[in-house]
Order: sequence, then structure tokens, then C-alpha cells
Amino acid sequence: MRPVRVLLAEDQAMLRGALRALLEADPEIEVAFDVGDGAAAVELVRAHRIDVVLMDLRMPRLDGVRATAEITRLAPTTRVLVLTTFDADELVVAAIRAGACGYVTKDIRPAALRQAVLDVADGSAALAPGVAEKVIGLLRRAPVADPDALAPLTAREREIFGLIVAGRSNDEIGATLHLTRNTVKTHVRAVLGKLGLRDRVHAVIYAYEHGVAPRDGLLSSPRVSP
Amino acid sequence: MRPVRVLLAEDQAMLRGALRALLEADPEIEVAFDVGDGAAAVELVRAHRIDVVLMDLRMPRLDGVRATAEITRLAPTTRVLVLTTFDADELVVAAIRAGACGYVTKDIRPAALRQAVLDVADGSAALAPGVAEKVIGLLRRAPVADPDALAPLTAREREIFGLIVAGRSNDEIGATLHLTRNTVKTHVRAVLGKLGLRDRVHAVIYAYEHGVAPRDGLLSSPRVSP
DNA sequence: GCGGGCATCCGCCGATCGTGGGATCGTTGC
DNA sequence: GCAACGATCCCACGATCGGCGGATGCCCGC
Repeated sequence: MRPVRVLLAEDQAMLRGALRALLEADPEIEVAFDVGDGAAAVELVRAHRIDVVLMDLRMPRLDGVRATAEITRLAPTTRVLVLTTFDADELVVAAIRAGACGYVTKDIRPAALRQAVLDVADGSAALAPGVAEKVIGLLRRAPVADPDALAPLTAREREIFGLIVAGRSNDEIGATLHLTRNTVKTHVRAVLGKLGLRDRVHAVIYAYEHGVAPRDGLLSSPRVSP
Repeated sequence: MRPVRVLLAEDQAMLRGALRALLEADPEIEVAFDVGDGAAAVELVRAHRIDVVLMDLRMPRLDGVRATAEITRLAPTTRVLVLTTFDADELVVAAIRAGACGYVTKDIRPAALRQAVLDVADGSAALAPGVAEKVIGLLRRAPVADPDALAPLTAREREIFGLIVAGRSNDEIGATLHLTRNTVKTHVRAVLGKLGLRDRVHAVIYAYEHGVAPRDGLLSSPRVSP
């Protein structure tokens, strides 16, 4: 099997050497380059075929997050695995947003690191246990779709609610549903009253806060089997 | 060191036996019980000290997600590690929401499974590579904070914008900022004009869609070092 | 110094919105 | 059958909102 071509981006030269040795202990891994800053990493990825970039976040010239963003933009097939000392929430999210498909900390065991490199090369992702915990925490804290949020509303009122949240005026809602302005206002009144809301602005806020706004995000609709 | 007490919840008896043998190959792990349905798992966790529940999702009587929710409610210190054949998005999210702190699939290697059990017992989390990929995908798709969303606004206008999004009326905004109703309206007009919005309802929608609403979620504010 | 952006105020107008009342019609359930 | 509920419509009132024009001071940069 063709070995996985790895680029090492890490500003401490000594650690870089150690990582190279560690990775090349696995015959399936070939460390093609090692560099000390983000800009160099981007340049090399642009010019050569690289399967996996092992990326430190704290680096001169171009920090790891930006470098990751550049690399995933220039070479979408190249996979970036972040290897860093820190596992702060913001960094994890920022790195993943930038396109990283893995995040491990430097206290990882050698075998696990090699496995992580192979995993990401394989199309999977790799999250170190500590990092996975943060990610899970984030997911859990993410906006929750409250199934009871619209419980007291009738079908018609839900329709009205949806159009309010979409930013439609009463006249527009009337035109959409073939209703008079007055009828719409009656429904709007029922919606606001039942949900205890002051006005349509609060209805919009309510919708977003309860995850019933027309978000396309998958996060907002977790289904439990009935 | 005291071994990790594990409860095995898995409806296939044969697999259950295999898992028990596999786990107990590690001296740090002790399989205290093994059961075939979710309800039994909940009962046992209630009555005994269990460190880790290895939970199948598809089970009779009480499915894994609900059982997980029950267990994390009854015994918050007990950690649930999901072990299942499927890695569908909804299941992963549902399980994590229910309180699972790990999610591995049944094609995992024995050593990795044992390590996952020890990791979650340790307070960390464990996500199998394939699952981690889905989670990362979800995180990436999550609402993005657009740093340029409020770029054209002055500091004062941002303040006004924030209060609009909080659902405050013009008079309330005036009272908060010690301004006249008229002054507030001037600012509101400037905000709507600069952002190309029709009215304050659209301003609220704009805020949520661009991730600049006052969400407490960490997801909405990824910071990149400057 | 003088324009230009900013924050602050003012009054006026028309549109929209929220709320009060009341009315008809159909379905569903006791 | 009748009560209860929901959907639909109507009118009128006052509050709020958005848009227009204009005004004053301030501070910064050319």
C-alpha cells in the first residue's frame, strides 16, 4: 500500500525531529516535509501532493488556524490534523471551522498519534479523548429544539407563526394564505397570547431561542425514536 | 488501582459474552453486570455503583437513548459509552444529548474499545474516528458568526442593534441609553438603512442568521487570533 | 478653517401593529 | 342536540414604528 504522505508543521525544531522519527516508525507513514511555520506549510501543500498535514496551532508567520483554512481551501483533499498543547474550547472550534478533521494534544501516546494520522488519511476524523469531551460538551449545549415550544398552537396558528418568524408582514401573510388582513391579525393575536409574547419581534426571538426557527442546521432537530 | 466497574447493556447474548471476555482481558476493567435491555440497565445503575455503562442503542423494553437519559439523570457520576452498529447522525446527536460521553461502533478493535472504556471512566470522552467525523461535520455546519455582519455600524448603532435584537421597543431603548424616543428612531433608521433591512423584525432575523445574536452558546463566537 | 462623520435632539406623516369588540360557519364530543 | 373549539371574517381605536426633513454640537483630518 502506498504510504501516507505527511507534512509536519511545528515550530520547535527538536520536537519536529522527534515527531518525524516517531511517525516514520510506521512503514505506512512517510514524512515528506517538515516545516517551522504556517506559510511554508501552505506553500508546500500547494506544490506537492500531501495526504495529511500534522499542524501545530502556535506558529510564526501564519498561525495554525489560518494555515488550516488556507490549506483546506487550496487543497481540499489534503487532510489537516491539529497537534497542539492546548485544548481550549475556542481553539478547537476555530480549528474545526477552519477545516481540520482531527485534533489531538501533545500528550498523546505515540501509537495513538500514528493511528490518528492513518485515521484521518482514511477519511475519518480523530479527536483525542480530552478534545472529544469538549466537543461533546459543545454539542450538548447547542441550541435545543424544544418540541413543546409550539404545543398550544393550532395548525393554522403554527402556519402564521412560521410566517411571522420568516419576517412577513400581516398583509403578506394574508396574501400567502389567502386571508384578510384582519383574519391574520386575529391569528397573530392568538399566537402571541398563547405563547405569552408581547409582539411579533418577541415571537421571532422565541422561535430562534427554542430552535423552532427554519434553521437548516441539523443541530436543531434531534429525533428520539418514539 | 481499583478496577473500573462496567455494566454491559446489549441485547444479543452471544455478543454480550464476547464483550465481557474482551473487556475483562484488561485487569483494570471489571464487568459487574451484563443485561439484555435498557430497563434492567437503569435498575442496576440505580442500585449499584457503576462507573461505565457500555450501551447498545437498539434494545428491547427501553431503547439505548432513553436508557442513557435515565441513567445520567439518576446517576450523574455514571458514564455512558454507546457501542452500536449504526453511526447515523441523528442517533449520535440524540445519544450525546441524552448524556452519553462516548460513541463507538462495533467494528472497533478490542484494544481500542478497552481504551475507550478507560478514557470515559477517566472523565474524558471517546469518539470513534467515523463518529468523530460526523460530529465534526455537525460542528462545522453550525451557525457561523459573521464578523463583518455589523461592520458598517458605528458603536452606538451596534448598541441600538443589540437592544432591538433583545426585543426592546424604541422607548425602552431610550430609557436604557438615556436617549429620547426620536434619537433612538434616528439610530434605528441608520441601522436598518446600512444593513438593508426592512424593519426591526428583519433585524432580529438578520442577527440570528449571522450569529451575532446574544447567544450564550460557545458555538457562535469562534475567535481567531488576530 | 472647514468639511464630514457622529451623536444627539425635534416634529410630522402614513403605515403597520396590537387590542378591543362582535359575527358566521363547521367539526368534534358529551 | 348543544356546547366547545377552531377558522374565518369584519370594524375601530390607540400605540408603535419607519421615513422624511431639519437642527445642534463634537471631533477628526485635510
